[in-house]
Amino acid sequence: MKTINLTTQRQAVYDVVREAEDHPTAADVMNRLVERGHSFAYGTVYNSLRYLTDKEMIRELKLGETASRYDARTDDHQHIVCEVCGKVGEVMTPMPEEWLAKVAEETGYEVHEAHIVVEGVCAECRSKRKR
Amino acid sequence: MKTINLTTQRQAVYDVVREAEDHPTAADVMNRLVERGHSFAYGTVYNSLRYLTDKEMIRELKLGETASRYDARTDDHQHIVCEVCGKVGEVMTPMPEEWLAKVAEETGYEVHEAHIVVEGVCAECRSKRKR
DNA sequence: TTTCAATTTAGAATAAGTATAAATCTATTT
DNA sequence: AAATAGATTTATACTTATTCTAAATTGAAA
Ligand SMILES: [Mn+2]
Ligand SMILES: [Mn+2]
Ligand SMILES: [Zn+2]
Ligand SMILES: [Zn+2]
Repeated sequence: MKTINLTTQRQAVYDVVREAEDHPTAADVMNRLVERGHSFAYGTVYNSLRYLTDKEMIRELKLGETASRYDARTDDHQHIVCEVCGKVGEVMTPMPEEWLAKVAEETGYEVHEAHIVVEGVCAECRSKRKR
Repeated sequence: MKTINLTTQRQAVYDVVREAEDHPTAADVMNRLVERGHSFAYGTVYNSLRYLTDKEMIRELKLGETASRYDARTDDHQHIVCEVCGKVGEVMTPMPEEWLAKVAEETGYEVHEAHIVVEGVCAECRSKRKR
């Protein structure tokens, strides 16, 4: 079944994620909904995020922080997190297919996908650190 | 200060992690301690795991599940998780340096390290699936 | 309209982990 | 040996993120 039922609340949640520049958490989404004059139940926001994730309209990101983040970009890409300020950037450079092939060979697993979280220091934090 | 103070409880926690074959969670560690006749406070197990991690005697793994796992292998490697049975395998094939360099160039971040979680289906689950 | 399934709501429940303050252990000084 | 002081452990309370539950609401179809 690929029919998608976008209720008012699901559409509003989707809009927030789609218009975000920063991979918001569920709590971020909640706050932005309130800013836009909505007041949905907490559970509804979680349900909507899950629904949209299931329908592959958004992606859920586990970046090793306590809370999941959400991303309206569903094309294949990875993420990089600043160890200083926590900013999350996009990594579009594709993972070499050959690495995945080697991993499949090494482990005997049938490999489906890789989630990569790169850690480092962003340009701003680096220049602040300099002085 | 690199002095390491291994109390009874820290040593016992370390032993459990070192002798485990399966990247145990804190709860797993707790259970195995009880099996070995120990009965430490829950907080002590968490404190010990954190202490050992800080001293780099073990590593904490965030594999996108709800609970962290712990690994006595501290050499550079990655992990692969079976989507069916949840088994966690080691990935020793190193990520090409050149990929990390490209990511640094693309993002402007100073890249420190990459945490990779590969998802797929392990050999056993694949053969079970066949019939 | 009536009906029925899907959805939303408010709030309780759960899971993992952290914080706190008192008790205990351990090493050092007297 | 006794006293002191710092580190550690313990029991328990707390926090945070998320899921569950049961009742109320919505909205499409009959
Ligand atoms: Mn992204
Ligand atoms: Mn490992
Ligand atoms: Zn930064
Ligand atoms: Zn498996």
